Order: sequence, then C-alpha cells, then structure tokens
Amino acid sequence: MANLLSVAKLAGVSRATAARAFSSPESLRPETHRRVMEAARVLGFRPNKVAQQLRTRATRMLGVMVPSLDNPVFAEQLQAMEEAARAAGYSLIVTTSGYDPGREEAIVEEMLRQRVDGLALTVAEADHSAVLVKLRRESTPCLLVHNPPVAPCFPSVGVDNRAAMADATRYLIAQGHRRIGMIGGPLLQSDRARLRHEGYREAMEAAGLTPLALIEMPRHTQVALSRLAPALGGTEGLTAVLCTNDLLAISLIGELRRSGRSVPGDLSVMGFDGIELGRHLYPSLSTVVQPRAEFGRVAVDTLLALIRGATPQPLPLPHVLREGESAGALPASRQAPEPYDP
Amino acid sequence: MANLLSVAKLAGVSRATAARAFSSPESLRPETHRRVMEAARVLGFRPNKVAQQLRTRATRMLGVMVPSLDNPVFAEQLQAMEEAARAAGYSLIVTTSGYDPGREEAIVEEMLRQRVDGLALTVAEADHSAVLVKLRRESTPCLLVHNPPVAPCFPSVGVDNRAAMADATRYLIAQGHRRIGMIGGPLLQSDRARLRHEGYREAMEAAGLTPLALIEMPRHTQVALSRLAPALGGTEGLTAVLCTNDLLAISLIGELRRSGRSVPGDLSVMGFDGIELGRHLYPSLSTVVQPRAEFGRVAVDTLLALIRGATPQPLPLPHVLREGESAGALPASRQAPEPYDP
DNA sequence: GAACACAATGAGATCGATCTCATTACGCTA
DNA sequence: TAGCGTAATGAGATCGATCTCATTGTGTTC
Repeated sequence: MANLLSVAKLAGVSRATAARAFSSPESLRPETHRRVMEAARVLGFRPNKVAQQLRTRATRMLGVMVPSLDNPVFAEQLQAMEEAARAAGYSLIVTTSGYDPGREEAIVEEMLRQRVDGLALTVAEADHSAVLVKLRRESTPCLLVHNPPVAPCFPSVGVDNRAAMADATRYLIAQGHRRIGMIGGPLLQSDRARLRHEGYREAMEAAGLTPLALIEMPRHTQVALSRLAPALGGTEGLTAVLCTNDLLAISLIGELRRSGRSVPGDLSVMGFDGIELGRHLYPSLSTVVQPRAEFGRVAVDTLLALIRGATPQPLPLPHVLREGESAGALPASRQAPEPYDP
Repeated sequence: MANLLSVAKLAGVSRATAARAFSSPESLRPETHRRVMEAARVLGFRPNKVAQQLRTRATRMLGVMVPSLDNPVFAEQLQAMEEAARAAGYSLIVTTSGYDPGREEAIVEEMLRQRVDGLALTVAEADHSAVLVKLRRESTPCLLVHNPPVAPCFPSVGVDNRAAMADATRYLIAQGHRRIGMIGGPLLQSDRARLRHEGYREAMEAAGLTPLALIEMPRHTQVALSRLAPALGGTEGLTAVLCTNDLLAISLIGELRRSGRSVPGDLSVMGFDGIELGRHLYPSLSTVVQPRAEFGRVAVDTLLALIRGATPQPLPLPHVLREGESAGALPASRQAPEPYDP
C-alpha cells in the first residue's frame, strides 16, 4: 500500500513536505500542495493511523468497558458515547466484562497496551475493584460510568442512585402504598444496587415504614416469581415492588400477568433506568429515567477533558421519574389496616 | 513509560533479546529470560501494541459497524462478537451508522486508516451501497452481517430473510388467518425488509391469499397506530400483522392494548429477531428468532478465516419460529366470509 | 585439542508517519 | 542587482517494537 514516501517521490518533494500537505496545507505553496494531493490521489494513498499514533504518542482511541450489552441501558449509553466520540475525532474500543473481575483485569491491561488515550469503565464494585487499584498507579485518564464516585481518584458520571431510588419510593408512598419491597439481580453487593437499596430504606424509614431486605433474583434480566411469591400472598403481602432495573421490572410484570395477577391492580411495579422500550409496553413502565444519551455525551466530554489535563468534577446527572401505567394508586380494598399518620 | 530498550539495558541484553523474552521465550537461556522478565517487572514495562502493529502490519483489531445500538438485536450480536473476538485475541472498534450512507462512508474510511484487519458491516442496502463499491477495490477483508449476500464479493452472515418471513406467514395462515398485513420501519427499500416482504408475499400467494403492501412506520422502534388503523377496522380488517422487527411488534402490541384492543384476540402480532426481552412480556412475543449470539460467533469466525486468506462461504444461519402468546388461532367469530379451499 | 554443529545473542534495518532544525527559495526594498 | 527577511522545503532523528542476518558461545565428537 502507498505510503507517504511514495507520494513524496511521485510529487517530487520530500517526505516532510508530503506530510505537511496533510497536516498544515497552509504552510505549502498552493502548487506544491496540489502536486502532493494529486500524487496521493493517483496512488490511492491512505494515511496510516498506526504510524501517526506511534509517532505522536496519542491514539485518539477511548477504551470502553461495560458489564453487558444485553441490557439496553448500556447499549443506549454506548450509542451516545460513540456518536460523541466520533464527533470529537475519537474511536471506541468496546468490551464487555460480564461483571467478572478477571475479565475486567485482562481487558484493562489489553487497552493499556493498546495505549488508549482514556478509559471509561463500569465496574461491579468501584470501592473494592482490583482493576481500579491498578489504574490508580497508571497515568491513563480514567472515568467511571454508573459507579458512584466512591473512589477518590476517579471522576464518575451517573445519577445519584440513592436519591433516585428514594424518589421512586416516595412516589409509591404518595400513591398510598405502605408495604413496598425491592428486588435486584444477583449482585446484591454491587455498589449501585446497594445505594439504591439505601435510598429505598431511607425513604421508607422517613415515612415511618419498615424497609425490607433486597430480594435477590438469579439473573439481572429475568425474575423468578417463586422467589417473590412468599412476599406477595395474603392481606399482609406487598402492594408495590421497586426493581433495580427495567428488565427485571418488565419481566416481573410479564410473570405476574401470566400468573393471573394484574399490574398495577394487584401489584404496582417500578423499574429503574428508563429504557426506551418501557414507554411502549402495556402497561407502560413507571420508572426512574437515567438520561442515557446524556450519560454518553457527558462521559465522553469529561474523559476528553481529563485527557487534556483538566480535572473535571462532573456533577451527578439529573434523574427523572417517569410515571407510567405499571404503578398506580393503592386500591381502597388493599389499604393497610393501620392508616399512615405521622 | 518504559520501553523494550530500557528493559534490555537493565537486563544487560540487546533489544532483540529482550523482545525474544516475550515472543519466543524458549529460544532464550532460562537465566537470560529470567533476567529480562525481572527487569520488565521492575520497570513496569508494558508492551506497546501500536509499535507492534506498525511493525507487524497487523492490528488484531476488527472494525464493526451496525446501524444502531438502540435495537437489542444489534447489541446482542455485538456482545457475542466481542466475546468471540477477545477469545481470539482481537479487539473491536465499534461504530454506528444510523443507516446514513454518509456516515457509513466516513466510518469505513476511518477504519481503513486505522488499518483494522477486517470489517464486519451491516449496511442499509447492500446492493447499492457506495461504501461496498469502494471496499471492493480494497484488500481489507470484509464481511456483511444481516445483509443478504447479493454482492458477489462479500461473504455474508445472516438468516434467510425471505424463507424466515415465509415461515412466519405460513404459521399465521395455519392458525386460520387470511387477512394478514405487514409493517416495517422507514426504510422500505432496505434489502432485508424487501426480502422479508417477498417471503410474506410468496407465502400468501402460495396459499391463494392476497398480499398487501408493506405499511411504513416513521421509526424503526415505534409504531404509529394511525398508519395502521385504516387496515384494522370492520369485518374486512386485518386479523394478523407481521412486523419487520421485534421492537415494532412490541410497540404495536402496547398501542393496541392501550386503545382497548386485545392481542391476539383482536389482532395477532408477530415479531422478527427474537430479542430476549420478548420472552418475558405478557403476552409473550411470537417471533422469528435470529440466533444473534451465533451470528456474532460465526461473524467473527468467518472474518478471521477471511483474514487468514481463506474464502469461506458461510451458509445462512437457521432461524427458529418461537411461538409466543401474541399470535394465536383466529377466533371463529372472525372467520373470513369465504372459507379457504384450494 | 581442533573442528564442527547448533544454540544464543547482537547489530542494524524497518514499519510509516511527525518533528526539529538547517537550508534553500522567494519577494521586497534600496 | 545586491541584500535581507521570511516563506518553503529538505535531511535526519524519532516513536517502540520485530525481523533478518551475522556473530559469538557452547557442547560434542574424533
């Protein structure tokens, strides 16, 4: 394949001049510039970014690691990141960790060897992450996405998970619910799940209600109704459930209806994430919307700022409670025996 | 940052020997190998892939372009591709085109400059794609995903869209439906949409039924019920609808139910893709499953074969019809006036 | 101990750009 | 036309590895 040297020869100039034709055309005589460009065209010259990267010690590539692309919340965020990155002249190397610390480690090492200019990571557990400890010693700019900014060294882009779930909880309380439960995926100890549960607990306690332990589901994307069934039966059963993500909520609604229960008649269900699809379901999903597209943009902007040497301290992004049809007012027939009276 | 030269110096060997310690340790005396590795450890040496890539003229990176990550069918496929690629020691550069030919062009040019070892593309229209015409002159191995293998030059990974939609149509016919319509996204002319419509038409005609034109929706992910309403009313209205993708189907089901209609009572709905979520909805989605995870694996395997210089001719991947609850037998009350009688 | 085969190591070119610094060319004024 | 300042261009080093080929070192055999 044609390289700059061959272009330079054909145009009758030196490599340096040929290079300038691309990087700073204004420093060349118009005629020289034209000759070089013509030679490049004739030879089908295509600049080699690898060589540029080696020489300039900048790859203009960002490494992105998300737990999974099966959850639209990550896919939608990635979509926004890709667009923002490309607009800024950067490419993304995309990887999935499956929440596996071993894979996280290997992926990050690989990306460092690739000399990415920056890393945007979503890890399982930011404050006990081996990979973050390692990165602390490295000079590659690094940004957390979704993870709370517990690690003092790394800026973080995400919503205030605790406040967001507290909002959702208060919303259900305002709808008249008193017996409210919460379900989550298999990583109960994940930093976000923990914060969300704390938000739930605080809102419950602030209202004089009893928070329950997080009910663990075997998968992030699918409920096992059997794990929840005990909490649902009888007059003392739950009347509303908060889910740590939308996929769980959607799956829960499906299972409930398949088992003959109605939503929100028998149980109000709230999601978390605000994936696009939730709007179009019936009943439409009541959920806490994380602004995923903005996540992506802000993540890239912040990472680029870090790369430029700035020390941005991004604020938590605002979450929005989207009222759908899956959570509603508590039917009179299911009012708690003891009325709420502060 | 430490480079091989500094490692070599510290270990008291030449660069060549230091390099061999990593690439072919067996060719070194154990003692020499140990000294080099120790020096590397002390200096925190991390091999520079950019330099390796320049020198070996192989990046071990694959360029992936999909229309969008907002549709789980692409996200799930990408997830599988990433795992397969990483298992083979390759990284993915991921981009989204939004079906925009201009962006397709820019993205591919960018990836060629990056000297990716191979490209896996999903384009809007394989047989009139400017970007594919350009790629035909290039030596970079290229694979189409989802696009039918119309372009003689490029292998393609995907299901047989025509046969798949014909199967779905026959399924509905077998359920007693006679007035069956089909809806699609804004790209009626997309190669896949066209093939799927052809499959539908053939199956209809083979059964002596009248196929209808594809009803165009303004977006890929969301129906506008108003566009469909005219076809639904009265005793002559449709009793079943095929959708070109699952998101449309899910959105359609939601809209129908919200407007007071039941699914499949008033209208049977079939999707296409088989995204995971469809299983968990209520009613669960009847759909044609494209094996997305297998797509990803096969795509990577085929592309790696191309890179090795083989000329694989991948077969269409098998599709599976998944019977859900959104499509059912035609109620007796809605039997067509003229019974089907070949 | 000399000769030889083979293993281990080193020297230097190379991949394809960029960048600095030196040199040449050009335009302007006197 | 000479002199000068600036614009335009070129020569060569450099980024960090790999690879070929030459050389040195080691061990075996007679």
